[in-house]
Amino acid sequence: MNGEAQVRIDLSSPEPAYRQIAGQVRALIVEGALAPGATLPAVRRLAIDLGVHFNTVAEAYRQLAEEGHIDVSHGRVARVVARQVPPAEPEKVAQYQARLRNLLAEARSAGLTREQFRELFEGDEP
Amino acid sequence: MNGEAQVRIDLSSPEPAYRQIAGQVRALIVEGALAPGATLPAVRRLAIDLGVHFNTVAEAYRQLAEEGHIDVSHGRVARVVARQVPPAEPEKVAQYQARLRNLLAEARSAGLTREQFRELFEGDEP
Amino acid sequence: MNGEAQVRIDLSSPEPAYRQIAGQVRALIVEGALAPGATLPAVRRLAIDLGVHFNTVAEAYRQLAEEGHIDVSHGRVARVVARQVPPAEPEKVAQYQARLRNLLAEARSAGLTREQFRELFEGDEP
Amino acid sequence: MNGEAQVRIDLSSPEPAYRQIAGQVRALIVEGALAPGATLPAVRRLAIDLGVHFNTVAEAYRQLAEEGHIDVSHGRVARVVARQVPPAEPEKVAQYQARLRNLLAEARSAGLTREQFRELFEGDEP
DNA sequence: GTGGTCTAGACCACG
DNA sequence: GTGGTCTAGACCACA
Repeated sequence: MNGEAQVRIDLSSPEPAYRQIAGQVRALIVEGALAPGATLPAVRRLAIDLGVHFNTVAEAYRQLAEEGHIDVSHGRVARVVARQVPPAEPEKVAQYQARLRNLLAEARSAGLTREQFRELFEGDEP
Repeated sequence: MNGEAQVRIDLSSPEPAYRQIAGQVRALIVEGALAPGATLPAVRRLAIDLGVHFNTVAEAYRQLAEEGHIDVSHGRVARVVARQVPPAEPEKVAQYQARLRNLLAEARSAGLTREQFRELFEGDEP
Repeated sequence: MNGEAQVRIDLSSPEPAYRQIAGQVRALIVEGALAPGATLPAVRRLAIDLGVHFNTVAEAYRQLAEEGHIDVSHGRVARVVARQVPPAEPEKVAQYQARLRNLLAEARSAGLTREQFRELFEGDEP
Repeated sequence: MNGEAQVRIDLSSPEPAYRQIAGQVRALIVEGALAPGATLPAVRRLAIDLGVHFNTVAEAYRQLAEEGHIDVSHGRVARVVARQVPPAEPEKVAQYQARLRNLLAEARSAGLTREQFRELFEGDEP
């Protein structure tokens, strides 16, 4: 998976590394780039590739496992799981609306126009 | 500003409270809901309204002041500043693309469809 | 909470320490010994009391937080949350039946009679 | 023995596979479903039936042999042994009480009522 | 003050 | 080989 360097982290970001890793792997899964059954790199392997401690990667994998995205068990390689997403509760939707709105505001105060931001979204087809 | 409860925070979110506050106030400014010259609520007042420690609100205001969105130097009231937004550097744009992508992935894994997510964006006209 | 030493762990058990801690605190909550709103000991405090590293306690708290039993956020003390338990799915019930059956079998092979085991259950009224 | 699929394991459980297998076979022996002298399935056979590596089954058998429940010394087939159970030490009893209590707490936090849990126990007559 | 994150590395458990 | 757990302790973030 990461021979092509599909995961990149920024240690200077306020976002913790383990959550960046989880977020990017989650994105690959949700977008279908990592299909059900696909194997993930070993935690120690990916850790070396990313230049972090293996515990950091393990933490990311653990979070994905809790969400049901991947299956990790003792002694076995981590694998993507075929998962059915439950329908989103309205409460969740509102929460994401707030988060999207905040992200947009932050982007605009960093100099992006609303149009630029929309293009980021449109140009991101899976 | 907050008589109409335009700011709401979710303490159970992984996003720290002070950044939620800053993000939402920043959104109001960037969208024009808070015009240059407008006064912001007093730190202690907003803190009470939101049910957080006033240090938390102060931290949010401090960040907005650092970004140049508000001015807190004249006496006690914070005022919105007319600010020039510099054009976004390509590096910044890429960073926001990554963040948007992660947010979308998280939303989708929480049950939102891509279409639902887009609607969140479209339905958020300033 | 732990002035009365309500939590005890056995490091020689195959059960990891953090899961023992989580299990016992969960028991106190479910049984009502720790009511909603009650504060839990600070992770570093409980760690000292139990003779483990604070990371171990933090791991237990994190698990309880994920389950929705407690509320932990940055800078705040951990508190028990008023939680509504969703109805148990049949699949879950079967899983616990298997686990109970295994525990009983293990107990019997360790010398407990079936009757002794039942008394353990009956004598454990909250 | 396993033509009737009396043993089932759940790979997603935190309980390791080998211990699940040992636990369930032990249950069958203690409950009398597998009488002294009965033969157990070959390691490789059961491994195939359960979809696990045969080392996993071998580990389970090894543990049962160590406990004195089965005998693997005569040739290749494992046989159930007539065994004297020593009376349980009070320390052991307390240990099982703790484990039962934790299991109950976990079950209740998963949505089972205390009554449902008791029924699991009652409905499990050998 | 509180909890969160990360590194470092030992040692274990599992398959 | 794989992942899991724990310790040790630094340093950060938050209220």
